Amino acid sequence: MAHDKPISRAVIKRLPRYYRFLGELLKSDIVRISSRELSARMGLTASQIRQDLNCFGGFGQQGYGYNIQELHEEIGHILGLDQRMDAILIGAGNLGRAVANHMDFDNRGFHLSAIFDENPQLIGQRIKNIPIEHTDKMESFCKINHPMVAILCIPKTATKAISDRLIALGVKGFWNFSHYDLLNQHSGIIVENVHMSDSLMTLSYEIKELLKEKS
Amino acid sequence: MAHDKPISRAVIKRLPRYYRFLGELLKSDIVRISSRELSARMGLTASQIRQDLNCFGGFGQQGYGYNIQELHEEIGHILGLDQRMDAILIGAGNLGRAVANHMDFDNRGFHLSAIFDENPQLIGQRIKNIPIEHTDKMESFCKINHPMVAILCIPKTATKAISDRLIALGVKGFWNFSHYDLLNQHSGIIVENVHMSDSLMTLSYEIKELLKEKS
DNA sequence: TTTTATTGTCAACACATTTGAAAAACGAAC
DNA sequence: GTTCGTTTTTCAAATGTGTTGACAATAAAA
Repeated sequence: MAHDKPISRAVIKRLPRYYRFLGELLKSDIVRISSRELSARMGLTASQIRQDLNCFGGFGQQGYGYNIQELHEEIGHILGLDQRMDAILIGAGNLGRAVANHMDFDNRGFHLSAIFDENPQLIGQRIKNIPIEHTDKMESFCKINHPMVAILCIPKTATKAISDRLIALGVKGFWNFSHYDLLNQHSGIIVENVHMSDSLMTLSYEIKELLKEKS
Repeated sequence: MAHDKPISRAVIKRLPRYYRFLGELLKSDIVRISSRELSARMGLTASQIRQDLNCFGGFGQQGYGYNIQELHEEIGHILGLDQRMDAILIGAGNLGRAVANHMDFDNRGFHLSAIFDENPQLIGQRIKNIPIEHTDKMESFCKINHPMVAILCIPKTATKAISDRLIALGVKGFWNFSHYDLLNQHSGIIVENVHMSDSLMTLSYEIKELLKEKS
């Protein structure tokens, strides 16, 4: 059932979206769904769905389709959402607070266990009942708790130094919202750069093109 | 100089990153850069950079490289960052406030001109000196100001209804942070879904894989 | 004028997506 | 209970797209 072929990055990037749609379907009373039906709802081709899901072994049944609950659980498992890795947040400004409050870490495979900031005024405040500590405390915290992931909501000038400290402390993954490009050049370190700005610029380009077409 | 070949989406997605790196280089005293040098800094191949930039015409010079300032400006222009399209924000909760405060709209081709929310307690408060108005006022505002883009930081249950209203009012682009998948099925409408959750799940998968390799 | 550096471009390659044919499972009819 | 047609997956092959490597052309430097 579990194939050993390396799964392409393109497929992995689509899995969360499948997971989301299947989660919605779970709330309805529909039990099964065909690739064709799902493709119509998601706006992609049925063959792509079939091929994607097949990378992980056949969850579907001919003449029946896919069982929604089973498929949802299986994708969740593939993504590792059923694990519970400790994550820490660095930077409790506007963005950090929004991320901490807005994201459902516990249903995404993570548990937010500490928050750090450099601003003395913020120390002691609580977000989601987690106290904000000074970044000086990062070392002592990590040596005891060994968080796997750090969420970086800090200015780009601070990013390099902070990430180096955290790598030395055994942090393996970064969810990076800062405008600094963390390259995953260190082997054994995973970086997911978010870069909302880039997404906004892409939108700018596309709207410009749209208006150009019309004229 | 301006080729008419359709530019692939993959190239467009890379442009903001080039723009960012070139912006950093501008601050140094370096005037020119070769594709090889830039590729080393950005962690990709030199030939990809040359091919990407060539889509828009030859900005480089053999034996010299690329002039950083010229290239930076040119990419900014291609992305449309020198335009100033009106954008409105819907939803002034945690996330909406963070987006409004954190993003540098004016250097990304947009101008944030109004903020709407349904929560009566927020009405009248100001973010970046823009007053929060009730969503009831969207219609009258749009009929006068014709904003081109809407930024959606609202619950997924509200997304469909709000976006339909805005499309009817002439909004052409959506920067969608809600967990609802806006498909750009309406022709003439551009949607950029952000989905931070998806990015977090991808990170979860990759860390899981990393840990698996080691064992 | 020669040498060196570096682009622009094209062809080969790798990767991703789509198509098509075959096999499997379901459900209805007998 | 068996058969048959339909649905739908699975697997393999073909197409399409994106990336990389090689090299001729060209500009700068010496």
